[in-house]
Amino acid sequence: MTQISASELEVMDVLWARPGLAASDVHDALGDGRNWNVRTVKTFLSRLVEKGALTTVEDGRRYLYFPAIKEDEYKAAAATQFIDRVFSGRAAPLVAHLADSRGLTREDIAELEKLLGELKK
Amino acid sequence: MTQISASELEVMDVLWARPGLAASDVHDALGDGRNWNVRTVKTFLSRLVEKGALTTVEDGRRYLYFPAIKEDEYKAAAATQFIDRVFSGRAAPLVAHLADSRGLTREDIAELEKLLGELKK
DNA sequence: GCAATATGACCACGCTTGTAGTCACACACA
DNA sequence: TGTGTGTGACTACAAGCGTGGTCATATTGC
Repeated sequence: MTQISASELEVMDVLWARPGLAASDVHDALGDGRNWNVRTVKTFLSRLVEKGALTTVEDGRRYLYFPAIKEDEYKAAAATQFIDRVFSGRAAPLVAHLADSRGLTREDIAELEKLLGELKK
Repeated sequence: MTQISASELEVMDVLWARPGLAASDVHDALGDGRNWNVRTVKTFLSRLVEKGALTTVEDGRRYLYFPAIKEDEYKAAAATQFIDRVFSGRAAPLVAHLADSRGLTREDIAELEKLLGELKK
């Protein structure tokens, strides 16, 4: 599976949240902040279809786009890959770094503790 | 600061571990697995210098390469950026995903618990 | 019915990345 | 003293990415 770029991932996020949108809807949903031209969004959509990350269903003379890969699976794989690349596969140092750089809020810490509690079982 | 690519990061890792190597030493250190031509390694070194990630010290008619950015700082920033990109800035889901995909060993879990204990103070 | 508009298909273009090749020169060994 | 070898500087080149233009056509609003 070819890589999904950062921009393409933003498009995937929209469609994971609301599958079955048409190109212009995706464009609208991205709206604020991302000032992409509709055509730019369409390019991303086409490339994602080529890459097998989206499938299309014809709807008159336009397409509706649906994720072809599961969000959870993709993100789990991305996380593993990132950790392999940057932290030699060790997850703990990553969390330590996040803590350092204020990436972790008090709620995050609580959530992580709960998670770890469950994992131990 | 321009992005450091995955390949370039491998070169940085070598020099973070042993600063002050010459190009051919870096090539040797990468050795196994990475079957890069020396010239390829030199390209990465030059690009990293351009990008401000390495500095050089002349040593006769060759250069010795030194990291110009700190490993910890770079990796913390990379982690934050990755989480922003993929997990909308929330760290806890990342750890959950790692757990799912067996990215966490029993030792990782223990280490993380210790870490969280310290963080709470 | 015709003009503005939306849509997908295809094209463009500069930048980055992975992967080296070429060149000119300095040193080392025979 | 001549030849191979290592070095940095510069060059190459295809694929991927960000960004959007063009074109032909279908649709919709007047």
